[in-house]
Amino acid sequence: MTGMDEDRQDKDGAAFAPLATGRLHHAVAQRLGTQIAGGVLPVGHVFAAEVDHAESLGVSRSVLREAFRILTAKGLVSSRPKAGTRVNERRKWSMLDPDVLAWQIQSEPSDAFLRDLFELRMMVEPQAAEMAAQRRSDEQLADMANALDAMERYTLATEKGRAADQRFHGLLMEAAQNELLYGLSSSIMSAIAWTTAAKQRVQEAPRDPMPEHRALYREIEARNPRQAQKAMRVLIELALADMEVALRR
Amino acid sequence: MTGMDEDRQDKDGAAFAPLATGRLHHAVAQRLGTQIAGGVLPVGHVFAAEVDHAESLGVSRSVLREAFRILTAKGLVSSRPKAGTRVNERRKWSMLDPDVLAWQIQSEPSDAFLRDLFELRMMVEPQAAEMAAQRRSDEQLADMANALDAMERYTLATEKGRAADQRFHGLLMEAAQNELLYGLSSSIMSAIAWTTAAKQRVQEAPRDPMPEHRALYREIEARNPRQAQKAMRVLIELALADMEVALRR
DNA sequence: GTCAATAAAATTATACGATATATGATCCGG
DNA sequence: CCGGATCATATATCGTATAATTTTATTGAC
Repeated sequence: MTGMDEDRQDKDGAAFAPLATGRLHHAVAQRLGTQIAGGVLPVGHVFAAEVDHAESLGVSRSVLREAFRILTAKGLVSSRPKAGTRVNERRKWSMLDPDVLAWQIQSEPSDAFLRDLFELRMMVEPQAAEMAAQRRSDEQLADMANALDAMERYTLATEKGRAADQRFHGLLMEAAQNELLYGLSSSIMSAIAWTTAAKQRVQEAPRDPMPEHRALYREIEARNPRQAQKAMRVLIELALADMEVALRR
Repeated sequence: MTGMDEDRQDKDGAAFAPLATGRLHHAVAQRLGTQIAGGVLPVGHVFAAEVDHAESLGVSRSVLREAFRILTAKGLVSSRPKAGTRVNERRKWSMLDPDVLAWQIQSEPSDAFLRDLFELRMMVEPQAAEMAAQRRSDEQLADMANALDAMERYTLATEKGRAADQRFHGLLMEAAQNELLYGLSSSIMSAIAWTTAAKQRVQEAPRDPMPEHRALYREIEARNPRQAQKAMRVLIELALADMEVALRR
């Protein structure tokens, strides 16, 4: 590369996170996206002109522009000649995009956001469990059992345990046989994964999540839609309670 | 611009849609996104190297790259040095992204997709109506009434009428007081708008959609959650029936 | 012959500079 | 005070050069 100093820093000399790994445009998009979703860059904020902004970030204009395209694709910003690039109103944000969800959760999510999130889960996932109980294949059931075993063996304190938890929920959504539902739920789950890790760090003795998971599994195994729905409802309520303890401790 | 022929065409001389209006990177993203969502470019497809691909599209490499960043942000493709840019498996697509939804609907949507879509609507929107009936403000109610009046006055055969229909549903979701729900429903509605226009073109005497809309409105006005939920259910069922008639005529 | 380390090649990733285009702002005449 | 022409400015697009990364091929040792 031509004239790029290895530790990117702005004109004032304030160095920022390395952005070392991965693609630069992705890192910049993530950086700006987090600031937008977290309210550091408020709605209506107009960014500096691309040339200046790129220089202050220590990246090329191409990289900044590609980052803006990513944010535009997620509805966070919009650009127009002469007017510049500005942060869109929340109404235009792709709220269900996995990144937009994750960026919001990372930055001290508001009570309203968490309320909305769990309200949506409560609207969708019990019905999804109902459908999974009706439509699941034996193979999916076996995979779910394996995921639960792994989850119990490694616990949510480990990365592998949390991965197993997500795999279980993913399999459940897959069993519901609805691609859109799967997309919705995987967005939500990947966002929630952030908080699950946080819960483990904060709580000294986190509640054992296995009972409600096993209960849900049994109803799906028994092809009992009504009870599967109720079991999922219980599971989400417990997850919400855990999160409230973890966040407002 | 330096050396750009006005009618973009590939090396074989096969001219394609002007892409005249709007931003070029957006047009290219839309073009490729439609082809991906429509299955013309199948999962696993590897695009030509950027330099060649850009030339064959008649755009600069920057434009093509920015288009790829948009598609990447929506999960449709992923790029790696040496390996190239390829179409992701459907599991990775952001199925609830408004564009991804619209691109799928534009290209002869599969029965499975429409089934999934209306199944999701049926899962979410009745509950949303229930919440709207509980939480709506008088002002929102008045706006909804205005939207319905406009919808009746202009009918769904006109652009203004369809806009009023979308406004009504948007207001309803807004009244439900859940930003995530609003995002979900506006994605779905904007995608469905495409088919609403198509229905009007195809059916010589489309069914009058006002009765079920008025019925839904009355229940929200009366703050009757249970009945609002049922009314929404009826509305969606009718919309589904209309669509089936329009598509499989 | 197999496998691991190494070298090579191809493609994206990044940087930089120049020009075109669109749009908001300004100025001016009525 | 308003409408239209003009201007200024930021994005949009183009083009080229170089760096970094990853796959693939090659080589060498055992």
